[in-house]
Amino acid sequence: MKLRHLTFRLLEVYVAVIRSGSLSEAARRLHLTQPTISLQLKRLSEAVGEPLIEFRQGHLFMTAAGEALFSACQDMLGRFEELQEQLQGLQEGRSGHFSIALVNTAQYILPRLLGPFSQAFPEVEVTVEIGNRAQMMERFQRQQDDIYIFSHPPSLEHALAARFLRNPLVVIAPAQHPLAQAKKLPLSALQQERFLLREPGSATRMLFDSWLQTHGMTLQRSIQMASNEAIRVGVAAGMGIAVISQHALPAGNQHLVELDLDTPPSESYWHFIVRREHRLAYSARNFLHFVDRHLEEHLDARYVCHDLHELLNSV
Amino acid sequence: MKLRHLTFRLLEVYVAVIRSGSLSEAARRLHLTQPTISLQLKRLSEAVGEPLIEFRQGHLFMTAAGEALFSACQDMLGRFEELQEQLQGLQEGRSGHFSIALVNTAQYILPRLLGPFSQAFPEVEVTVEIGNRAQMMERFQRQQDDIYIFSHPPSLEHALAARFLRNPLVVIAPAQHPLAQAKKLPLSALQQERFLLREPGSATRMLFDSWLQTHGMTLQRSIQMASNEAIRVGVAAGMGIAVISQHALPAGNQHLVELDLDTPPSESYWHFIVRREHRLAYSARNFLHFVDRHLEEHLDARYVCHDLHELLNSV
DNA sequence: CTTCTATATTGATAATCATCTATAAGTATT
DNA sequence: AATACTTATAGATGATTATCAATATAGAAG
Repeated sequence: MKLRHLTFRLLEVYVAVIRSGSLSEAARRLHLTQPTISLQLKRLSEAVGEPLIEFRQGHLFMTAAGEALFSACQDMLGRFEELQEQLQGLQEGRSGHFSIALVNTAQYILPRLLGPFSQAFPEVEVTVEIGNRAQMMERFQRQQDDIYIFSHPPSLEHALAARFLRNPLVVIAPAQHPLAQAKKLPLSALQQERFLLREPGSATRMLFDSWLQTHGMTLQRSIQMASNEAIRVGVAAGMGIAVISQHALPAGNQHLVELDLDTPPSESYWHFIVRREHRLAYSARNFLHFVDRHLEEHLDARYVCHDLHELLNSV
Repeated sequence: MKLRHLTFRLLEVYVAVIRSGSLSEAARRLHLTQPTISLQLKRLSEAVGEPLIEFRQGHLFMTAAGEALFSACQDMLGRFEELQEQLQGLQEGRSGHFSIALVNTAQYILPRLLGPFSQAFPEVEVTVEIGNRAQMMERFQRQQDDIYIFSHPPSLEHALAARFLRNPLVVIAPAQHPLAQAKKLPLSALQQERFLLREPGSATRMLFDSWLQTHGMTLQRSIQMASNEAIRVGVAAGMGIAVISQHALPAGNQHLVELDLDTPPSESYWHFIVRREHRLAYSARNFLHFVDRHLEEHLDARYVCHDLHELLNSV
């Protein structure tokens, strides 16, 4: 038995013949002529090296070899269909895997999108990479992930970016802070405060620095901390005040207050970023589509932006 | 994904590539050139409609689609090998099915051959048809079975016959019969006995009748019974005497004696018979081979004939 | 015995394929 | 940069295939 030239088509023909119990009927079903079926069958039989069917009393019967083949055909074609199903799932993004890399602060947002997505598409596996901006930039350079989330997108030469959420910054202070209840504070009022800062290079820090600069201020005292958590806890404990993303601020924290400034820190936007040349995994694409459809549903509608459409069209 | 022209060969190539992790290496293993592999892979990828592999850091990786395909390939090729194994089993007669039809008396012999055969080839299914000569002749005419066992083979025009065992006939009487101990009895001494006979048409009856005829005898009294069992029991119970195949006579029956005649009934032979045109099932052929090899082992060596060889050569 | 229907065969054609050699182009290791 | 791998592409060839229309043949039904 030489498998070499056995084609799935041939097996399909055979199965059709057996199922319909007649060559002509099979021909009709497959939209072929009867001689074609006859020939195919002959070829198949030659490949197997045994007669497969025989006619007795005008009816078609399988030989033992024919039955073995038929059973094998069903199994193999069944597995083949399963494969097709699987591939289709991949192409429609219903299954598969993608990875998404985000800077620390974004981890307060992404789960609200990823959670519902995973429920809707349980077959999709997602790897989430989290780190500071420098680390994520490195991953971006190396093209290690399908999707990135930055608030300040890197050079758009090799990437496409789409805003999806405003990223308002707020100044937080401990609840007992003397200025806690003040209104329309001038920035200068904070000159003497001790600031808890994210590391240089982080988006929040970059925004903060430029905010200071536009107001011609320099800090007297500051402490650098690598995580929003640490800063939040630090502020609550009275170590100082800080500027952080509003999203990193859980609602109803009794130990913290937002200071009301006359010129609040300028805000930025969260972006989805994909590499231009890296063909987006179907599942990743599907995720972005999902996000585009359900942004308002899962995130604060006041801050939502709808730029994803364009990105999805050009990928 | 168009399955039409997907050939098993192509899947084999793909599996070889993945297993070896390199096109060139796969080419070497399959005794092909590298460009061939490259092209095949391209074709396969086109058929699937997705890239299957990609190279990163000089190493080959599968895409998600590639992995799905690979897994499917393994399954399908595995099933294919199983089929090949099955077909080979059929061709060697190690598996499959055949039917053997025999007249009643042969059922005392066949199990001794069929038992060991079934042990040696547990995968072979055998259907045993048993009936009187008329019934078996009808089956023979209709070509319903692979092998027949007759003591008088039917017309050899459409069949081949091979003797494999002598079929000696004996005259049995109840143990208390007045002639039980007599030596060299003339046939005429039995003239007045009541004979228990098999039905006309049965081989035993035919032999018996011709035996009588050659001695110019006619029976005074007889009773017809359709089975050897019934006759044996009948004789033991004193209903009369009978001529039966020695094989139908269990050794050491206290209630029966064999009469010692000066001219014993002529004996016949058991034959295997196969139809000339009907291609013998591999398993049936294998059975005959088995029998040919193990005749002495399982049957009384004194009665064995070795004609099977010729039959097997000409089928 | 004829008629129908089903299968087998023949002959032809265009497409596809497997496979080769030769060559280009891309990487990784000196 | 050079070398020694790799993979990719091009062009050629002979084999194989799928497919058809037309026709022959066999088996069943009337």
